[in-house]
Amino acid sequence: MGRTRTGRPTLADVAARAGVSLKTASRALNGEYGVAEETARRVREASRELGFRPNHLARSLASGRPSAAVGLVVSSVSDHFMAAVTGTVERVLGPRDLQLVTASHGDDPDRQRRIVRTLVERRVDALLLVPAPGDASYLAAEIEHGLVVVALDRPLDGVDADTVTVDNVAAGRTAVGRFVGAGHRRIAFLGWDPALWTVAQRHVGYLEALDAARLPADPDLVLLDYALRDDPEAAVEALLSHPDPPTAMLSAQHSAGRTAMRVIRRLGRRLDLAVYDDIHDPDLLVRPPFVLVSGAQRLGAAATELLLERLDGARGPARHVVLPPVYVDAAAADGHEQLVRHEPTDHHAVSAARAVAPLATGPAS
Amino acid sequence: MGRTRTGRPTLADVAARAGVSLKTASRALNGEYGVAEETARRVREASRELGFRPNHLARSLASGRPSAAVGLVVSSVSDHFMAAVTGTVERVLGPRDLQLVTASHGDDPDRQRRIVRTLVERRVDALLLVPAPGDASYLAAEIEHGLVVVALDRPLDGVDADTVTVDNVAAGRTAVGRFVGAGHRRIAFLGWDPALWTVAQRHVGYLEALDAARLPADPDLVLLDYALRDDPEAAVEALLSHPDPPTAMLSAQHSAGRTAMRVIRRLGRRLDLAVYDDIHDPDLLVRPPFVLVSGAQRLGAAATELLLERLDGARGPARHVVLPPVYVDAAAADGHEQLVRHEPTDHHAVSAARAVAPLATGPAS
DNA sequence: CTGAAAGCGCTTACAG
DNA sequence: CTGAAAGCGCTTACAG
Repeated sequence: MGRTRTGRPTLADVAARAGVSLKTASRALNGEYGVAEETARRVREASRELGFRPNHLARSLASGRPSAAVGLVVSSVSDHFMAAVTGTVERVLGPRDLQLVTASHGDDPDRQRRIVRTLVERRVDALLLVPAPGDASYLAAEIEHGLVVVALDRPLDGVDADTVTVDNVAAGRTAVGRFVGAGHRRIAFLGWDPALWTVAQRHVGYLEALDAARLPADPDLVLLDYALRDDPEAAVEALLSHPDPPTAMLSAQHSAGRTAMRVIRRLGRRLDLAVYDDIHDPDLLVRPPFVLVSGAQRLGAAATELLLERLDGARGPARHVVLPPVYVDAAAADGHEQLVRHEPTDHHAVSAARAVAPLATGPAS
Repeated sequence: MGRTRTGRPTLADVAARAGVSLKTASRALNGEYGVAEETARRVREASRELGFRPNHLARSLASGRPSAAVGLVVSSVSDHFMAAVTGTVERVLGPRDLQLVTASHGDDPDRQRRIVRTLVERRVDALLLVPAPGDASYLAAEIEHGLVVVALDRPLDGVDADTVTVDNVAAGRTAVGRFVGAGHRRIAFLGWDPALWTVAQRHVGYLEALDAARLPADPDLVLLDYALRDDPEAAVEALLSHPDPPTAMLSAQHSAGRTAMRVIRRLGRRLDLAVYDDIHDPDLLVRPPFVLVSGAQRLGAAATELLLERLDGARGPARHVVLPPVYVDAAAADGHEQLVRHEPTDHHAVSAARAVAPLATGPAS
């Protein structure tokens, strides 16, 4: 049989079976003009009988058309935030028939570089990137060769590509501002990894808000150290054992919020807590009145839109979209999980609507 | 310039620049034997200067080697369970340098069929599938043509492919059995979509356990209807308003558990609840003593192992791995989230260890 | 309406 | 150690 090495029939096999030339078979199957209906029918039948599946790789090689694949490179595909991003990206990409190739770099710049290389060799048309920390200037050469790159959630170091981020300074500032407004004066900040841009930005906002409120920035109330990852619960517990303990806490990083909640609960403390993105069903938690700052869906959608515009040929300088943070009061969201899980695309309306939601109940003392 | 249409330099460009033949350039860059070191050096330099990236598509076309890509087709990539599966699959695939192409069918059989077709045309070597409901016999032709297919979490209708599932009948049976052991006699069952295999299986287990305990199977205590999705909270509330209300509840489906918790909390009821897979941080919830049946990581890992074996040439009849369910007591998991999120690979040890964990506290009345 | 030729970017035999 | 030829599965011009 004229089967290819991979065991699949080729267009040549179909053509032979239908008794036509290669080109006619190609035309018939691609629905091009200029094929007699009877001929086309014979070709389609041969194709069906053989179980023919056009080789998309060969096709794009021959035609020079783009591969219609987009790479999505994130820190971890299993992370809830990233999963939400992925879902949105897929949905926006869907109508365009673009395939999604995913890979996780685990915040390791070297792994990111290797992933980018692999995806480029596979000739993805575009890369959607939640950048690992560190220099990514090697992307410049790829962009010059036509690769579309859009960064998401964090800026891109060393290249000027399109980015979509959230104003995390404002996110930190507002959370603290609301705590202050509720009467808190001792506000803690939690973040294991200050190398993460989002954490660093939220910390800046935290400091700005304290300063604006003329509150002292007590370093004892700030946990911002990679090393703490070893025993985070002990670190949080130590912080809470401060002689003048915090009455509110801002948790700026994935998992830090959960750790904080566990410790707070175990010690039987009553703190107001603000967390970011990674908390599920906050209204069902032991201590509901959290602030939630979320944005996976908005970020994913906005970044994918930029990407599609570039694929459609948009030129011009890199665009940097900064989205306002969204605040969701977990207590207010009771029975309305969609507020947490599905932020509307019209983020301005949302942030305006939710920004006035009541927050903390004031110091527990 | 000798650039390709896509704006990228080709191997021919590199060869020309290095002043060698195409074949020598190929050999040098692929690290094959029989190239003078000086020649190889010149080629590598030319490659670097040009920013050459070998076209993997052309390479696998020419060499006839597999494309080194695996398709992961799930109901929804943003779903927590699926995200956990994806993460595990990626991790197991990683060392083999297999790329992951993901797509969601949303439990729509037609979409699944279209996705499979697209992935086949892209010549993925294998498909990891969380099957949508309905017939999938069309996969037989692809399998015959060399596609490796492994189903995951649900069986595959119409084809005999490798599958990895959890014994959901046992999962339903055991949850109910434990409720019964704790003194419950009125036990409710929740599941919106009986077309989902996992839900149907858990329902079977539920009925078996009631029967074994000689408890009547009261249809009033079973919510198993697609239509209820419209207003699930009202449906759950109605169930709880039964004159002889349930004291325990088994929630067999994604999101049903959350809904149940919301309603239970809103009504101020005290029910023991068993949920599956989709609950985060159960130890932090208002009413901690849940049973949790989980398995994303085990399922993903086991399925990927089967897939790799097939890619390595394993022949023989389809294998059907059925994993025992894992029970995690949320109260017992307090401070030990890994019990919930990372089930060990040695599931036998786990299920044995956790099966004896204390469950419910008995009827609240 | 149909087809023979050349080529996409690479590799596999086969020679030297 | 190096290279010219043929081919992977398809498409794009170019002819009839």
